[in-house]
Amino acid sequence: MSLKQADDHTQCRAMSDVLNRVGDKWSVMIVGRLGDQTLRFSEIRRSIGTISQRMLTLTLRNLERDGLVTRTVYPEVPPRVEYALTPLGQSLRKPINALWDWSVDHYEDITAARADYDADQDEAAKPIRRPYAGREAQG
Amino acid sequence: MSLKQADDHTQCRAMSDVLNRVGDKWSVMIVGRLGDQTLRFSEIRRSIGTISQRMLTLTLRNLERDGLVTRTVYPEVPPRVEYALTPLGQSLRKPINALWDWSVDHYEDITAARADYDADQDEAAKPIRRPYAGREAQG
DNA sequence: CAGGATCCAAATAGATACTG
DNA sequence: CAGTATCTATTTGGATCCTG
Repeated sequence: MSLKQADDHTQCRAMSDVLNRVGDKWSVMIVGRLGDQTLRFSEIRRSIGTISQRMLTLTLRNLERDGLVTRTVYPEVPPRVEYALTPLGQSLRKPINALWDWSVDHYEDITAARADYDADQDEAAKPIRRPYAGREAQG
Repeated sequence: MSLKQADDHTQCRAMSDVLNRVGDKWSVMIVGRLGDQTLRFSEIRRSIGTISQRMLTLTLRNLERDGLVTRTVYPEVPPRVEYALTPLGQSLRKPINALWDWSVDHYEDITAARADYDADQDEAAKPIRRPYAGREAQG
């Protein structure tokens, strides 16, 4: 049976499961970097710049486990390992790009909203400052 | 200047910032539950079922800060607080739904890939089992 | 009812050192 | 080069108790 006819609860499981992958810190970036090319471990690492080698390994393993990337080991010295998106990984690029576009289109709205919110918070957090300045000067 | 002409690095900041919100455990679920309705705190909580009141509060605060939901307090006893999506929050539903659809469409592929991967791992982790059974019986 | 405050457990991320 | 192993710091999530 297809999930499309499944109940809401089951669909939610699917969604949150996918979000666990897509929503982690590096997966989307790696999928974006791979695009339709094949890249080596160190190429991915350099193209991202700030990812630790441990996190890159973990993230690639998870993507591989979920069937989104292939990992090809060439038995050479020094070793060479190449990563590429599977067709399934490719198909994820479209909804990810939709989210990417939304981010770019609305990011300024978000930062503006945050600035407003934080300004209000700061205002509310201020010590009460009444227009009265005689008491302690006299005491 | 629009972010659309910004460099890749700046766009990445926007994207990962958005993913930090969208990718957390509850935000997408809340946005989905709100849809185009207005809901009270306890209604959201019940409709999700398993979220703790602390996480619901925190998530709603973050969504409010980012300008995605409005929070309306009615000065009554007992208190009533209503939440609804802003236009910005509404606009997020579309890319989120795209991702939702992808999840539903490909979730079985993912679970199958995981099963394969895990089976291979188990296989590799097994103690070596050669088709040879004479040595220790004779020694 | 809505949510603030606290404490605790678990997941996640980074730095570092080592290896085939 | 492409990892693995280990240790630690930070983040996150949940349980519980308390309040206007």
